[in-house]
Amino acid sequence: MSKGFDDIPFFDEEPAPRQAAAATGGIAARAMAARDKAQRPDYLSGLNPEQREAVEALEGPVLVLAGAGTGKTRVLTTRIAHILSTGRAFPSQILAVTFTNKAAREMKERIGVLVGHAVEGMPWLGTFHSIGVKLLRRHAELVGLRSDFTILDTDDVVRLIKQLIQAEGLDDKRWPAKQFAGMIDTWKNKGLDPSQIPEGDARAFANGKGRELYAAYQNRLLTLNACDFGDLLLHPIRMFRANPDVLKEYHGKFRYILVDEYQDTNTAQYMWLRLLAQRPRPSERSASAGPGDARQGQVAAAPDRAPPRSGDSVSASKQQQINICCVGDDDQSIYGWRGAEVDNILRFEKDFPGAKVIKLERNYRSTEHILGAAAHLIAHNEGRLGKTLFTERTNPEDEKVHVHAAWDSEEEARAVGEEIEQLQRKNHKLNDIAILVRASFQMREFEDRFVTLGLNYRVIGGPRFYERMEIRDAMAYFRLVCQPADDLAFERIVNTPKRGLGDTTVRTLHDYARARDIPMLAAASEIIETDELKAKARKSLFDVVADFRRWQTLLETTPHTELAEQILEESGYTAMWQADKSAEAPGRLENLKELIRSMEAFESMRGFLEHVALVMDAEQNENMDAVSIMTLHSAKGLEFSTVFLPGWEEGLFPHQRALDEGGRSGLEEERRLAYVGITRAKHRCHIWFVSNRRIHGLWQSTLPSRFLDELPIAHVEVAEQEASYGGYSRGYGQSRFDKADPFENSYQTPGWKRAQQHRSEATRDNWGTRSGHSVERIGYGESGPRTRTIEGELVAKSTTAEPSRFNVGDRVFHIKFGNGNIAAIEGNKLTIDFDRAGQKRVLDGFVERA
DNA sequence: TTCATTGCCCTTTTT
DNA sequence: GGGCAATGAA
Repeated sequence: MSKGFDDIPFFDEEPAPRQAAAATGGIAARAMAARDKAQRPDYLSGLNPEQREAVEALEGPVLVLAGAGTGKTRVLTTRIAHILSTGRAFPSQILAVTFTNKAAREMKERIGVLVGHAVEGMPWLGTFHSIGVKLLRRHAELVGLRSDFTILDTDDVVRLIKQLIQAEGLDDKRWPAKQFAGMIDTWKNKGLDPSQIPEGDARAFANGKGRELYAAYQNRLLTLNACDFGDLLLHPIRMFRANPDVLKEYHGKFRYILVDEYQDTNTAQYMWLRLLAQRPRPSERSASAGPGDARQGQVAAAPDRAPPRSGDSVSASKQQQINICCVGDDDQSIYGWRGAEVDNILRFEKDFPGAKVIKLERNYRSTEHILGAAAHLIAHNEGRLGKTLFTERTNPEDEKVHVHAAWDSEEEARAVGEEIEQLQRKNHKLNDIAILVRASFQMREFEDRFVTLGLNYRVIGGPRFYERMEIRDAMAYFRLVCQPADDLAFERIVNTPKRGLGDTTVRTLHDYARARDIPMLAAASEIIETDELKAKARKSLFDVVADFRRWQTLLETTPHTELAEQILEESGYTAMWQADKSAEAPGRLENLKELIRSMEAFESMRGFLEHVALVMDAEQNENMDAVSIMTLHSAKGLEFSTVFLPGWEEGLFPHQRALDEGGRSGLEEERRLAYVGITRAKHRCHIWFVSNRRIHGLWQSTLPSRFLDELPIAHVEVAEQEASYGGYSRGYGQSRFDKADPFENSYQTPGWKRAQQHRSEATRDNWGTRSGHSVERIGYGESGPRTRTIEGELVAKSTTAEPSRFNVGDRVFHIKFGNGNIAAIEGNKLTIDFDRAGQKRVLDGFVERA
C-alpha cells in the first residue's frame, strides 16, 4: 500500500446531509420508518444491542467488527431486510458483496427468510467477481471486449502464458508459465497494469521481459475476447475511471453498499469499492485524473483501447449519500498471502471519515474455555483493532481445551480416530466433528485411518468437480460452440479424442490464425480449403469444422442439455471413455452424466457456462453423516461441536515458509489461523502435536508449536496420553491433574531446563524473527502447558537412550489398555499386542510387568 | 501414440 | 516418499 494514501479524502469534505437518504425514499418510506420505530418489526427483536445498532445505523459509513461467532451474517442479512422493509431502497439499489459463492448463496437464503419474495429482486448481491462480470457484460465495449467474452480459469491462463513464453522464444523450463501466472495474479490483486508493475518485478522474470510478457498477455486476452479472474475486477475499475458518466450512473443506483469479510479485500477490490462508494467532488475532473489516483499510481485506462475520456467535470448535484457498511474481523484475516490487505480494515476510519465503528463481541458459539484460549492466543498479535469475545453462557461442565501429544502422525491419527469413535458411541453426530489441518498433506493420514476404521469422512476443498479433466474437456466443446473465438478451448479438444491432429497440424493452424489475426476455428475452416495440410489431417479437420458448424446452428433450436449430449456423442468424446478400460473411466463417464444433469437447472448453455466459470464448486451430498476433514483456511466461517486441530508443531504450524517469507506479519497471520481454528469449536477443542513427523519423506523430530505456549493454562488441559510422555516417570493412580497445580515443580526439573535450553537454541537458530519472542511468551515458566510439551520433545531424543527394561514377549499391564505382550521394542517405545485393545505403540514408562 | 522413465515439487485457495 | 508432468524411446 502506497504511502500518503491515508490523507486522500474518501468522501467530500462535507458529507451530504444525513437525512438525504430518507428524503429520497419519499413520504411513504418515512412513514414506514416511523411506524417501524414505534413497533419494532420481528426481525429486530432477537438482536442484541450491538447487533441492533449495526442493523439500524443505516446512514453514513459503518464498520462492523464482528468477532468469531458473534452473528456477523445475521447482522448483514437483517440490515438488508431492514433497508428493504423500511422502504429506504429498492432491492436493486443495494450492492452486497461477498467473497465466495457459498457466502452469497447463504445470504440470499437468509434474506429470503426475513423478507420473502424481495430477494428475487436483489440483482447486485454476489461475489466481487460475479458482480464484476455483470458490470462488464453491460459495458464490455468500453474496455475493448465484446459482451459475450469468456472467463478463463487458472488452467487456461497457464496454457495461454506458456504459449506466449514460447512465442517469445524463451525457455519454458526456465520460466515456468505457472509461476508467471502467479505473478500476474499478484499484480492484478494490487490493481497494477503492465505499465505500473515495479521495475524489479518486471525484471525478475523472462530475462527482464516480465512487463512485455504481461502486456502481451493482456493483448492476447483481448484478442481472444476473454478475461481472467483478475480482469473481472480490473476492467470495471478501468471502465469507471475512464467513463465518469457510467460511474455516475452507478453512484445514482447504489444507495447501500454492504461488504462481507472486509478483512479479506485486496487492493483491487478496495479500489473498486472506493470508486463505487465515493462521490467525486464537484470541482474534480474526470475520475481517472484525480490527484488521488496519480498518487496511488494504479490502474489507469488502457491507453490503446479505452475511448478518450471526457474532460467534463462531474456535475455533482445534490445527491444522497452512498451508505457503505463493511463487516469483518481483523483477527480472522488469513488470506494475506493472496493479496488481502488487513490494512483495509485497520484503515477504515481514515478512509471513511465519520465512520461509525461497531464491535460485536458477544459470542454465541463457543464455551468460555474455548473463547478464553482463543482470546489469549490472539492477544499475542500486535496491530489489532482489539476485540475481546465474551459469552454469558458459563457451564461448569464445559471441557477445557485439550492439548494432546503423540509420538508421530500415525499415532495422532489413530488417537483422534479413537476419540471420534468414543464420541460416536455417545451419540454425537459425525457431521458435528471436524479435523482442521494446516496443510493438506496432513489429511492423508486421517483418511487412511478412517478408511481402516470404517469411519465416514468427507474431505472438503479437494480437487473440484469442474477441475476434472473430463469435465474441462466437455466444457471446452461447449465453450467453443458458444464462443467460436475461444482458441484455448479449440486447442484443448481439437485432438481429443485423437483425430490425428497432432502438434504439427495444430502448430500450422496456429501460425495461420495468428498471421491473419483470426480465431483458430475460423482458421481451420479456411485452411481446409487450401493444401497446406496433409490430406489426412485436412480430412480430420474438415470433419471437426463441420461438426462445430452444425452444433452452432443447433444452439438456438435444440434444448441445451440435449445438444450437450449430442455434442459429446458425435464428437466421439463419450466413446473415447467408453473404450478406455482404466479404472477411472467409468467414474469419468458418470461425471459427464452429472455434468449434463446439472445443466438442466439453467436456461441456456451460455448461462450454464457462465455459472461454471464463476462457481467452481459443485454441491456434494450433505446427507451423509461424516467427519469433515479440511484445511484451516477452508474452515473459516464454519462451526462444529467438536474440533480437532492436529499438527501444532513448529515448522508446520506456524508454517516455516510463512515465517521465512512473511516474518513477523507471517507469524501473526499464522496465529490468526490458529485463532480461526480454535474458534470453530462450539463445545470441544482438541489440539495435537507430535514429536516426529515425516516431511518430504524424511522423518523429522519436531518441536511443539509456540502457539501452545501462548494458550492460557486456565482454559487448557493437557490430556494424559498413553504414549509420548515416556520420560515422564510418575506412578499411576496419582494423576498429575489431581493436584491443584498440575505443573507444580515440573519446570524446575533438570529435564525441563535441558529441554528449554534445547528449545531456545533451536528456535534461535531457525527463526531470526523470534528474537523478541520471549516477551510474547506470557507465563512461560510459571504457567502454561510447558511441562508436557517439553516432555513430548524429550521423548523424541530418548529413543536412542538406554536399553529398555523390557524384552520382547514380556507380559505387561497398561492402565488404559490392560494386559498384553510386547511385540517389539525400539528404544523406549514398545509395540504391544493388547488382549483387548489390539496392537498399540506405547512408551515404556506407562506399562509395568503384569 | 503410447508407455515408461525421469525430474521436480512439496502451505494456505477463491474467483 | 510420492504424485504428477514432461520427455524420450519403441
